[in-house]
Amino acid sequence: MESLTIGELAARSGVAPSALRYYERLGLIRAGRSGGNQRRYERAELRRVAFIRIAAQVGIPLEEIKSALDGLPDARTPTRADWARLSATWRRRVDERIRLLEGLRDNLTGCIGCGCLSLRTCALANPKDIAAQNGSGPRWLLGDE
Amino acid sequence: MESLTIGELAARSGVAPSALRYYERLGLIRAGRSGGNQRRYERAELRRVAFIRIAAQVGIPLEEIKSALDGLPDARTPTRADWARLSATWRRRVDERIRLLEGLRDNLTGCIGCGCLSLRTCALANPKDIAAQNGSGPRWLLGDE
DNA sequence: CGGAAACTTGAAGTTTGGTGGAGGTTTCCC
DNA sequence: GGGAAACCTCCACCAAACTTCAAGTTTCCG
Repeated sequence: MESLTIGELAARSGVAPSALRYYERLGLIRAGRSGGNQRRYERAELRRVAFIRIAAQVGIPLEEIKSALDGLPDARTPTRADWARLSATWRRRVDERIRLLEGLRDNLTGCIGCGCLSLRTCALANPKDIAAQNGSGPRWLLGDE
Repeated sequence: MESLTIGELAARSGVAPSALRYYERLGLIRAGRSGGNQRRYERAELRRVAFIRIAAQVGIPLEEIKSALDGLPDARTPTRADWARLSATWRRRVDERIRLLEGLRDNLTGCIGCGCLSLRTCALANPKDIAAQNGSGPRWLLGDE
């Protein structure tokens, strides 16, 4: 088995054929064609699809995922090093999201629960007037120090 | 300042007034009314909004967030213990998402990058025929052991 | 007390991430 | 080589999560 049909890729990636066609229209994945114009996927596309699914599942929009994937080489099959580079450029972004979730998990009772969003006494929160300079929202959980 | 107007809550939470009205229609937050029928929010709503924003930002649908918030007491202002209980019930869910992101961060080069999605040799991956019994998708990153 | 800024409702519009069906073609297996 | 299963394109539709608009009301500051 050299290449995968759309049904095979769908079965292995857990992504519906319709979604795969949609991803292709957006330029997130690519497919060759059979003599009769049916899509044929290289095995390497499986990695791309897995990447897309996981990133999408944690709320990263497909356009941004596309930008990230655009960093992979166009001509050849991405190597481990290529994926490593992509991983590195996303590290900050992903770390940020992990911090967000850890905040949700660990500080819910501590920080949101204590009311520091509205009071100025919590050690974790900026005083309101300082935090306000950085825009609105739950600053400390969103990554300000 | 006893209660907040919708503009004030918007400024402090980083959520647009239109979104706050939308959340109210969905039953995620509640508001009192002024004599002239304008919304007035208790300070405790700020915590709910922060919770909603963070949860939504990591891809949890508003309906599920609503279910979680429905666990908070209706009659009185939620205490720290109430938030703790909510936090506990969400712990599994949030932990799962953190694992997903850590997988994206740490194992991108190791697991996706090594091609174990398509090959059977990676120690982290189930053999394909066993994984298939659990449905499709990148199983090990999605939480199977 | 006048007027600007902020608020009200309801309905319609937008963006994102897809799904479903019609009408036709290809592939694969016996 | 015949037929079922899988594929093709195009287009319409869907749901979630909001935003925008219109027409009118309230609040607050000087």
